[in-house]
Amino acid sequence: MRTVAEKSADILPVPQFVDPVGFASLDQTIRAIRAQEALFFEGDPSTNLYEVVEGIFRSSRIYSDGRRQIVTFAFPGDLVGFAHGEYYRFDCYALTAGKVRPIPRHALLTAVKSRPALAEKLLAAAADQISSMHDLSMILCRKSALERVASFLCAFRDKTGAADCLRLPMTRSEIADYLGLTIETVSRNITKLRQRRIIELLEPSSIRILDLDRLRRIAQEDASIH
Amino acid sequence: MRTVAEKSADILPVPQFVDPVGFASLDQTIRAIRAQEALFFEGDPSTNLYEVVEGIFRSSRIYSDGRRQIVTFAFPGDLVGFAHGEYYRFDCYALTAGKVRPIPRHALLTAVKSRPALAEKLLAAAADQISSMHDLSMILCRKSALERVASFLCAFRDKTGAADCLRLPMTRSEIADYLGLTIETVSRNITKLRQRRIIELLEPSSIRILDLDRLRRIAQEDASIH
DNA sequence: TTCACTCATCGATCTGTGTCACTGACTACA
DNA sequence: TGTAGTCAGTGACACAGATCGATGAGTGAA
Repeated sequence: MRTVAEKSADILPVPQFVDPVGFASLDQTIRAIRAQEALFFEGDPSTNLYEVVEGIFRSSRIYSDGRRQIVTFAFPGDLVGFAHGEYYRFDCYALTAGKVRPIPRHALLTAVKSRPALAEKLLAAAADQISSMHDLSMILCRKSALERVASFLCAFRDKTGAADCLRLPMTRSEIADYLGLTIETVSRNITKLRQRRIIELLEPSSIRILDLDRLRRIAQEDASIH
Repeated sequence: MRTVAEKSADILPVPQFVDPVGFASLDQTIRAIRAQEALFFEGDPSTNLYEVVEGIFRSSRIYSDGRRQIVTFAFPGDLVGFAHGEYYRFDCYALTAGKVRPIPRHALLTAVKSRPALAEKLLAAAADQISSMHDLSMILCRKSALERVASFLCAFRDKTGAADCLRLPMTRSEIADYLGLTIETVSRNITKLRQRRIIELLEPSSIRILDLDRLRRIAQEDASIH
């Protein structure tokens, strides 16, 4: 019998690789990463940044008392390790098997000097990251649990360019640590959306959006103008 | 008789102007801004970004139902309007009278091409912004009200390079909208810190830190390695 | 002076979300 | 098979912080 993951693969889109920053010309090395493998840890010297080529990654940080926050989910085309100074300030793990293109920091600075177009693209990538951090802090600052879950689903849909059937590679616990909630609250609010027939669960990690308009309305998308 | 603000000026440091990104060479125009004046609004075409030369600014966003979030407080040397695309996605107001250096977006892109060192500095500024957004979302994601208030005070102290006597140019309501709390909760937790003799209030907007170590411990600074 | 207004603070009460405990589905492995 | 472990879902209850209401200080205008 086939696994759940194989079944889902039939109906769920695979995030496509793009190269918005144009690193392909900079370095052809590509590194494969297994699911759950760490790309780097908080405190490691930040020798590389990475362009995600395939798969989904998460950046997180853990308090001494065990509280965890997940700061970003990174998709193909995104950069991880970008914001850091001399040392990484976050851990980075692959949620799924994937591929990354490591970009040595020193090579990047050299390349920027000789190729101004690259700088422009990098700045755009940085602006994107700032923008999505703004959205996250908006969620964390003022939204209710139901609004957070709805926002998360909408954003995930938009990011992956998926149709209305989402395969979530992250656990409830990872969603909770991203949205500033507990697993129980995430679970209860997914149930609430299900009961209102806004979404449907094929299995816990496969969600079909039945009513995108209502989902967006709950997510308070009207607050932003984009 | 002198006003409260004048009295505070004797003992409280004025944030110093710095020019980390090196825009002074790009454009010598400086624009003065009155307290409470808006620099730009959400939805305006983002023709300029601004380097703060003097004063303190805030970027905020308002939901249709009236909920507000303040995303950043900007100090001298910081850039505002940087993260935005073609249109500003946030309002920006001066909390105090101040000065800014407007940088036309098109001029910036041209300058980046001819002066790679500028790109490098810009990228560093962007990385800084991402970093401080990470810190904010850490606060909003996992910290208690008391921890948030303590974090805010520590960060304000570090940002302004102040000694242990802070003049807060923002109202309780603005602090609340930054920390994801209500005014009442901010007020109650300031009282709590006062009762524990960790801070002292000269007046509502002038706070003296009596025990920085305990304040930092409450703020959970140990969670980060920087 | 009086009045109107804003801001900070505090008490009483309410409520949304966290905490704790339990159950069932699924997977891996002996 | 059986057993152990992880993950999702759900109910009962607790509690941190929101909400509502009131007070006092400061400020500006008439």
